Amino acid sequence: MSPNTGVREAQRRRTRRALLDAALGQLEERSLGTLGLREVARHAEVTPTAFYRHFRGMDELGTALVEEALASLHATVRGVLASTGDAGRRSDGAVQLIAELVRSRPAHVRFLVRERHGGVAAVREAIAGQLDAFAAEIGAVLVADPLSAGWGTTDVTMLSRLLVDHMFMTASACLTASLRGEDRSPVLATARDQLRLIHLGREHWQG
Amino acid sequence: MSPNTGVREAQRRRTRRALLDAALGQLEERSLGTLGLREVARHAEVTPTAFYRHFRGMDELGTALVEEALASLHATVRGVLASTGDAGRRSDGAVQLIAELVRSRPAHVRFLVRERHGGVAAVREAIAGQLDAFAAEIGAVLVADPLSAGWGTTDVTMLSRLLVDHMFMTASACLTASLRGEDRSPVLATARDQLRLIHLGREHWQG
DNA sequence: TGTACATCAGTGAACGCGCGTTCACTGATGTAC
DNA sequence: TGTACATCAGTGAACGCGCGTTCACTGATGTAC
Repeated sequence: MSPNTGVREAQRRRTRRALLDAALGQLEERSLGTLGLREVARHAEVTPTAFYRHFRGMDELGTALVEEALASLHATVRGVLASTGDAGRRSDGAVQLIAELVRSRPAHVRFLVRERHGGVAAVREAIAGQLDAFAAEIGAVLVADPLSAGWGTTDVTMLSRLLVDHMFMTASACLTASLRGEDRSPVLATARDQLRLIHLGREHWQG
Repeated sequence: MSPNTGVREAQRRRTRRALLDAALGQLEERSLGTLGLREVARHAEVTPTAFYRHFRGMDELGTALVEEALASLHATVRGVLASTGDAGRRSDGAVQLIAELVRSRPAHVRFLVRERHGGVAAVREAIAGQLDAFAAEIGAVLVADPLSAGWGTTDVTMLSRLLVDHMFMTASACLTASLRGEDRSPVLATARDQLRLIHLGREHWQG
């Protein structure tokens, strides 16, 4: 390897990143379906033609964004699952981790919330598939918990999905507060209480 | 009034309806932001120019759709609030009403679910405002319930929002099942159980 | 190290197309007498 | 009832514009000898 080896590759990666970031930037206010190839290229400061060196079209860029966004979400879900303590502590921890995700990757989170029910089928399905996987993962942890003695798989699925959906609700509420420049703490307090109430329900389920 | 009075007005209303229905039809698969004025006019079988006799532009048509969709949602919320019985019965009733709404007005429901976090700010805010109103309405009913003795306003709000969001979750899951041609009953059973679990949590909150 | 050639990320011009919006119009409906 | 005029929902042609996509190209980077 000469000292220059990889200069071309590094430049290529930089342009690709510029395209993804340009798209994410625009997606703060709009949805993927309304985003144009030329528009993304313009904000990334490359010609429209250069776009094709990286993606077949906007759909492929959208799919790439889904993968990025879900990778950061996956880390958060893992973190939530790894948290320990009583129901109150776990609720606090889960909400805290989501708040951190929203702070560190607001554009990714907004993208997921918006496109989860959005107008691009391929993206919608990619997100739905990953959320199913997360629910299954949460389900496995729930089953291992002694609190779930006597729970059927239907019950476990029911609760897993509720928790995943609540995660999205929390992220969305958190984003809205940030966007308006409001204090996020009441939003987080509400989310914590909701999780605690759900855990109370869990303790008394079929009990 | 001559026998012909209102012919013009009736025709006008028919065209307006055709435009709204054409838009709703397209919105099954796409989001509001990607919908073009000419496209809507084409599906409504009028010239693009005729569109302007009814709406200033696509944003105004979007706002009109929000009003229509929220009117049907409002009726459902009222129905849910009016339902009586124990927690189990109320949960069943609430889920049943949502299922009926999805069956009778699938396009309206899909529109609300999609645009709630969608790319058109005016529409997003109109929906958010109405959901706040629904949450307040639910909160008023909760406060009147003897089960809520000792609940603070924060607690009531927390639960109201959880219930409103769950309503959306249920509607969305129901739509997806219908779209795929699957049986909706497992989805409805899950939603019922989730509501029951939430009500269990409610009974033991701060208890 | 130096040279000659290959690769390939990004350029810039060009294309055809559907878009939103405007304009003067048409002709059925409505109204005044 | 009949007539003469006003209203106005919908028409059809025209416009300038940004879009996605194509093409032959440039020149820095990489490679073989």
